[in-house]
Amino acid sequence: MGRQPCCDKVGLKRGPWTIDEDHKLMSFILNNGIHCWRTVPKLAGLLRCGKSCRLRWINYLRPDLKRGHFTEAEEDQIIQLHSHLGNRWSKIASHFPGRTDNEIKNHWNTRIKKRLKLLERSPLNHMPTDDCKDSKPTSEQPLLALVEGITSPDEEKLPMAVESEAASRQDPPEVLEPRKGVEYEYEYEYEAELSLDEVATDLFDNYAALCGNNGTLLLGEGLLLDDVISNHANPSVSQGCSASAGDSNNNSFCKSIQSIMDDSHGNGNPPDCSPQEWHVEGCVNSVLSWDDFDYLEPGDLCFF
DNA sequence: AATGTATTCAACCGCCGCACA
DNA sequence: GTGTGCGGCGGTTGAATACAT
Repeated sequence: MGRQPCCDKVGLKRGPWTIDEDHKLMSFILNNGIHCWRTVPKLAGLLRCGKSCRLRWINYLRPDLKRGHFTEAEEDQIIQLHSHLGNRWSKIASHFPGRTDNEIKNHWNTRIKKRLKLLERSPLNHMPTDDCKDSKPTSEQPLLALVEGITSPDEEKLPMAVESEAASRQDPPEVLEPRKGVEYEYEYEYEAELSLDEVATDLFDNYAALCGNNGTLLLGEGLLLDDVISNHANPSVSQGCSASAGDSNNNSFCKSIQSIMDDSHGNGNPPDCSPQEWHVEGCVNSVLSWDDFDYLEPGDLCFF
């Protein structure tokens, strides 16, 4: 025998929630907490199934929800994470406190897909639509992966070349101007008219702007790309992380994921410092969570 | 003002992995 | 070991709204 059924759907209300229902559900959960969704509607006096109550709470009533439009920075981060995680909306949402997977999924389907289309990138794999014919991966990096060094699990990691090239760029990039006489609501609308190289350059510069400095990208707490590049030639220089990775190798510039795991606890667990303090090779201005370790290979390198 | 079309997003559906009996 | 329910997830729908003609 299994458990009792969650609910027989006969006589249960469906469709949009009323204010009264919202009030009942919210006050019940705030007073009693959530123990079993199956019992929530009964105890709260609602003619809804537990699943519906759960959805309403998670997507709409939760007090810690962040309402309002997505910023361009948030959109960029969603695109970046999507290139990394695919349609795993709950994983993506976990990077945005207060945002729900449903909200991000909706935003992706209604807005970001169009944005990628304008950039002539496939929403499925972020590849140029001409090359990928909508789904087939090629050896070319996704656009944002190209800029930031993030790759999907099955793809090759980018070498240091991306960062080195950016760091060694002497002249500031030419400012990209919209065409005269054309009205653009968003910056990426005119970006879509540019070549891919120009778009990549522009996005790269946007990230620099986000970091609040002039073309030098931050790589974590107090760690500048220029420093990283120069220190790469001098591995003895200590970096900006307070990682408790353990031994005297703490001062080295980069280590393999495997050695980090070994050094930290010897049990394969992530080290004791916060995820923000760790950066995968080739990853520019990206915060990793421990979930991202799933996608790392023992040979991959970490800055710290 | 009326009608048609496009867009948004809350809510539902169905599947899956896990836990329970 | 097996069947069943629960919670969670991603895909999809359709009502409400905005915009265009």
